[in-house]
Order: sequence, then structure tokens, then C-alpha cells
Amino acid sequence: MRYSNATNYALHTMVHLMLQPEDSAVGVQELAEMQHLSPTYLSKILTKLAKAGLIESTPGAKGGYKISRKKHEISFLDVIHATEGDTSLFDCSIHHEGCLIENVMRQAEENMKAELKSKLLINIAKEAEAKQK
Amino acid sequence: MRYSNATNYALHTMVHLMLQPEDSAVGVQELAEMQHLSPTYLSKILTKLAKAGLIESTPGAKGGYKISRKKHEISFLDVIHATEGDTSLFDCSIHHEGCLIENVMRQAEENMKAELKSKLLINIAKEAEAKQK
DNA sequence: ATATTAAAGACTCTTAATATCTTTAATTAA
DNA sequence: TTAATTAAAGATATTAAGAGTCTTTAATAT
Ligand code: SF4
Ligand code: SF4
Repeated sequence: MRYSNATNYALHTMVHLMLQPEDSAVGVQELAEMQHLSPTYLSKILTKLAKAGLIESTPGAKGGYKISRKKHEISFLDVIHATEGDTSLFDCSIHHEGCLIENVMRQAEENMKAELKSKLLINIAKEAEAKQK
Repeated sequence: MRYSNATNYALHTMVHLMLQPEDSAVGVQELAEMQHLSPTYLSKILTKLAKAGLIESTPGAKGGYKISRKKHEISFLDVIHATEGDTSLFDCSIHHEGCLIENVMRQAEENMKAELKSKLLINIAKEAEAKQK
């Protein structure tokens, strides 16, 4: 069980977009080169992020992607939900009433999600930027 | 990203073995029927559990599986490690020094694992048994 | 010896992730 | 209006992992 590569790419892209000047759109071409990915592949991931409302896209010349207005509220969990979906990690198809096993597995997952929800991308981006200087 | 079915089967098998009378070995045949699985498939999972020291196997007539001496120490995490391996969920192959993204992802995973480690199977088994009565 | 049972190996099947190529639609700029 | 640019969508191919079966081997009890 592993996070998909798509999640990794999404996180990096989000951090990068966070650090762009306001109102400057970045094209998938540039974003893909940065991470050594094919533009079409990254495009699929970006479309997911856009559908989740985390970034905004404008087609056409001078178009591209920029971070959404929610910039300062976006958590790791938001990005992960966009790429991985939000189904439970442990999904027993049976769901016996009040199942104790499920209870434990779900609670554990909640603990992970709580942490991911508490960490905002903007803070990581700023920290990373400060570090580089 | 989902836990494998194997983990589900392993957890159920462990709970079942926990509730067996002392020193009674149960064959894979019986364990497989219980969960509507093929014996050979379940056998692979059981072998993993045995290698991890969670159960003990004895081949030959009257053989089978029984819970290990560590019965009262076995956590959910132990079982999950046996079936899923213990590699990190988020594994960026690059590992930049002091990477902030990895930090967050790792911490979140630790929070999940802490919960899984704190829950002992024996307690769930006893509870489930009490419930059925 | 024979029956029983776990372990291991080789193999198949299915599914999800990864990735590419092509077409379509939207937007800008000339 | 036309051409250039760029995201979105669709179709398809490739890869890797999970799920599962069948067969053979080794260990144990009777
Ligand atoms: S006991 Fe829980 S985990 Fe097991 S089959 Fe029922 S619902 Fe699923
Ligand atoms: S910054 Fe962190 S997650 Fe990104 S490539 Fe470097 S080590 Fe990997």
C-alpha cells in the first residue's frame, strides 16, 4: 500500500504554484519540465486538482494554472483527496453492524487524516522558500 | 490506496485463532472455509503471519495453526506489518535533506500507526466474543 | 508405510496505476 | 477572422501489484 506517484507530483506542483506571484498563470509545459514528466500525464493530475477547486485553469494563449482563492486554507489532505479519492483505506464490503475491526481501522485512518488536515500547504511552501535563500 | 484483502483475511484469522482453546491447532482448510477462501491462497497469508511470529504452525497430521505465545501483545499494527510490509506510505525516491513534505507525510502515517499499535487484537477478540453471546 | 498438513514454487488472471497519442474546445493576439 | 496557444477529454497501450490456482516438497502423527 503506497500513495500514488500522482499524489507526489500534485503536492510538488501545489507548492510551486503557491510561490508564484499573484495572478500569474503557469502552463503545464513548464510544470511538467520542472518535474521531468510528460505534459499530458501531468495535465490529468492538474485537471483533478482543478475539479477539486484547489487550482484554477484558463485555456488558450497566456493561459495555464494558478492557485485558487482558497490558497491559505489548502491542506495536505485536500490535495490527497483530489488525487487518491476519499474512500476508506480499509473497506470491508460486508459492514457488519458495529464491527470492531472496522472501528479500529477507521479511527487509525482518522488520526492520519487529522494530521494531514492540520498542515497547510502554504506554510510548507513558505518554509521551503525561506530555506532556499 | 487501499489495504489489501490479505490484511482483512489476516485480521479475521487472527481474531478467530485468539478465541481457540489453548494448544488446539486449526488447519488452513477450516480457516479457509470460514472465510470462503481457497486454502492455498489463505495458506500464503498464514505463512506470512507465521514468519512474523504471530502464529505458530505445525505440519503433518493433527497439525495446523495456533496463536503464538505473544498472544497478549499482538497489535493491529503487527498484523498489518506482516501482510503489507513496513515500507512508508509516502516514499519519494529522492529524499532531499530535511524535506518538509516527507516530514508531514511521515508524521501523519506515524499517527495512524500509533493508533494501530495501541489496539491489541486480544481485546477486540474478547469483545467480539462477548457481543455474540 | 500411509495419511495429513504446512510451505514453496510456478503460474495465471485481474485490476489499478502509469503513461502516451490524438482530438476538441476555449482564449489571446495578430 | 485567422492563427497560435493552451487546457480538457477520449482512446489506448504499458506496467506493476494484487489476487488466486495448481502442483510439488517436506514434516509430522498414527
Ligand atoms: S467483522 Fe467487520 S471486518 Fe469482519 S466481515 Fe464483518 S464488517 Fe467486515
Ligand atoms: S522535496 Fe521532498 S518530496 Fe520533493 S523530491 Fe525532494 S525529498 Fe522528495
